[in-house]
Amino acid sequence: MRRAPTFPSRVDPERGVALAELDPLTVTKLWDNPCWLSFRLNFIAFRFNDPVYRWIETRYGLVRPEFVALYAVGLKEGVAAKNIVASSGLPKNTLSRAVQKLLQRRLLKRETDPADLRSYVLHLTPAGRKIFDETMVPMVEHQATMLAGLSEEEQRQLCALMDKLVIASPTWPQELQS
Amino acid sequence: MRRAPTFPSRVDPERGVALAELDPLTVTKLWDNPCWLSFRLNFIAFRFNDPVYRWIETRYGLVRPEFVALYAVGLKEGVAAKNIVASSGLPKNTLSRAVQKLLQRRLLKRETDPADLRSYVLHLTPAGRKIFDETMVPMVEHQATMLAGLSEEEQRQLCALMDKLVIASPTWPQELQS
DNA sequence: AGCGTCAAGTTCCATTTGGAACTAAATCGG
DNA sequence: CCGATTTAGTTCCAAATGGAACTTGACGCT
Repeated sequence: MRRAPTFPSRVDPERGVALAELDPLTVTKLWDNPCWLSFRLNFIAFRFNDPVYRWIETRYGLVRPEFVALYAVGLKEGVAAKNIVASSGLPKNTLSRAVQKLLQRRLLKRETDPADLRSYVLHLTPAGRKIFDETMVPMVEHQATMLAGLSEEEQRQLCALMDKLVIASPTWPQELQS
Repeated sequence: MRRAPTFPSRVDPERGVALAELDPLTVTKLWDNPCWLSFRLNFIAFRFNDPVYRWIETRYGLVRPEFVALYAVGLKEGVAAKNIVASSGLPKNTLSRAVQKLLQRRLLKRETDPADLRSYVLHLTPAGRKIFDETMVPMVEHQATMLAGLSEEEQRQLCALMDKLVIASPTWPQELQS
């Protein structure tokens, strides 16, 4: 019987087979760790991010902050660098450089926001849009691969649970006390 | 009605209140993004990691790779640097430096592994154990805060679903094709 | 045993990162 | 409206990062 999630169970013996390829310390971090949530989040996110960013860098020569910016503009044309900063957690000088590089490479264009002359509005060029579209395909495929072990119903549940967490996130502290 | 998780629904109007504090681009990334899984994972993980690492750095002067190493040894005494590398995704030279720093600060001690003279076995000193123990408290609290919006049953579900993903992870590709 | 390959950890050094100071524009308060 | 404060984005530079080469030991294979 599974313990409450705040006290994750030790790994069941029959799991051993599937886990043969994980480092023993990884197994401990995943199943014998009071902070199970963060480690599992980081683990799964890493297994998504790492292949994706390596693929994009080798294929397009875009490093991570550059792709973060490109992807953000692709999702929502007309955003400003400040939005990408707020939504990515990257420092603003790193994003400033990423945007410069993308402008140089003519993957992005920008014009000053008439409503706020300090700010620039960003758009993809056709070349930028092409990369965005091409990139989306393997990303969505990789996501599907990762979710393939869950049933439709389970995928829906996972989506809903993460939804709830995200909705609640504005109430979480930004700083730890004490 | 919620769409299938592989096609995440646009944000419902009534969510607007709770979402007031999220940047509009963040909202797009979360709810109008074919790669909903990775963005939600990264978002929630960031909201855990960022306060924790900042707290640890200001309180103990340990930077991220140093704390990764300390935490790993705290969870499982006797691991080697290679295990921390495998379980964290950090490059091995970064971890080598982190371990050096922790040895200097007498938070870690190490002895050569009699079974493999290339390798070292790591242990926490009492000072290192003290930091580990002290750190665990706010980390677990922060996790509890983040999960507080879910019922016991939902927490159990989330734990189980992430379990399934992690178990399946050895079958996921390490490289993207094409 | 002896040689070639591989693995753990370290060192080197060019590149990236990110805090802090800066510029210019917006917004707030009276 | 006029100074004081905030905000968007850039620049500067010390520090961190990470690929690649290196050292030393392990593990084939014949």
